[in-house]
Amino acid sequence: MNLRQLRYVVATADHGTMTSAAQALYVAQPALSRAVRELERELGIELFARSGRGVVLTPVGEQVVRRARAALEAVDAIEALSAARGHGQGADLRIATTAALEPELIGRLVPLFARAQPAVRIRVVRCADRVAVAAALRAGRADLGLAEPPAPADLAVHPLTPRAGLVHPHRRTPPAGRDFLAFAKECLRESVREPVREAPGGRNR
Amino acid sequence: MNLRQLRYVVATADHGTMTSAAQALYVAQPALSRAVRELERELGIELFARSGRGVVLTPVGEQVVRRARAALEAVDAIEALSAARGHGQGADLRIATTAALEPELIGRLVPLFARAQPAVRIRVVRCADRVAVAAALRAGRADLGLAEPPAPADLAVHPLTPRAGLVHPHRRTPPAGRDFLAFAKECLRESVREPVREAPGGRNR
DNA sequence: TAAAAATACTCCATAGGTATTTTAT
DNA sequence: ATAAAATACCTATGGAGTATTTTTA
Repeated sequence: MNLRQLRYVVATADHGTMTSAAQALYVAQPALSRAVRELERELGIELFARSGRGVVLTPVGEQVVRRARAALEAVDAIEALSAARGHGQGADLRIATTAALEPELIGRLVPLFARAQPAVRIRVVRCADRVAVAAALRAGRADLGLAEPPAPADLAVHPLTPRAGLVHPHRRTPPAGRDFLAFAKECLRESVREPVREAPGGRNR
Repeated sequence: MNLRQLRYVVATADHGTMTSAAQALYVAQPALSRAVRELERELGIELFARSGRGVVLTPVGEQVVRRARAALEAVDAIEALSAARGHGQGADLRIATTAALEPELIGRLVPLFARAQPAVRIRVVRCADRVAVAAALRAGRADLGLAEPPAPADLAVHPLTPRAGLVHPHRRTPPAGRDFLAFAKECLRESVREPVREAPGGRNR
């Protein structure tokens, strides 16, 4: 069992469909499908009932999801501790973004963040597409990326909207990047709130 | 961040020493050391103060450990759900063990378990050493193994004593195996209870 | 100087992606 | 017929191990 599997299971339960959960998490559908099945095999428990038009949580599955949420909440709290540190000291933050997503970035998140954290100097690195964003991150030409799914496996992903998420190299993110990330999530949380359940079949939970 | 890192951090906090934590978890010391450092880098937080004779939790580290315990508790609850299922139906369980550890196995765990779960038929597969145990598990000649550390990375490990732990292939464990595992842990928990803190420098938490 | 942590290096399992097939509505 | 899930296959990366070096009490 690992956190990734728990996240996938929770997302699947929330979306009612593995495909839409995968989109929201910026991973390919087979990756999510496999991860969920592996957890089921590992636990020897059927978490979802498959039905060709989506999945439904089994009773045991609900129990598991409840506890998974608790675990993920604790983990998020740890990440919040990390974000809390690093405020205040002036820092540079280079954000790579695709051409399609740049308006959204420039128009909304950056100005808002700039007002909230004036000490952080932001530079936007414009890229052609999500592949170029990933390349910029790997090459160290950017600290954070805004790109559409799916994200390559070597980057950590923080979904923002159904078609845009913040990505960064797994271990290397500057403090300012964490702050921006937390800020962006908060912004989206306020404006979207319950974006979940957009799946066709409204039968789960 | 992943569950393994959280387990390592908690164990290190409990033991006061990475070396002894690694022994208890049946992993090599460098593996644990690296995992902890990577988490620290990922979070941008110093969890432990190194001192050449052990490590001490920093104040932030204590916060992290508190939340890590919460996350791991939820995860254990999920595994408990898994163990709960599968009682009752008759099953076979093949346990591979090293020559050195067989007396302990035969003499204590198996008879106790047999009384608790009469429906499970246990067969002991005797092996020369921990490598042979691992081979038996990989080849499917056994469901569960009892061996001394360290365990190869492709096997899941459940430490029992400082020099013996139950191992099994990561995803494939029959229900009876889970039950035996939970039972063995419970046995040891009763007899050892707070085996932690055996590390030299008694300064942590 | 002795014990613990960190580094170097190699290997394999795991997780991801793309492409494709199966299933159920 | 169509949408979702599962399977096949390949690749890359993360994490483990052994061996060794560095550090500090």
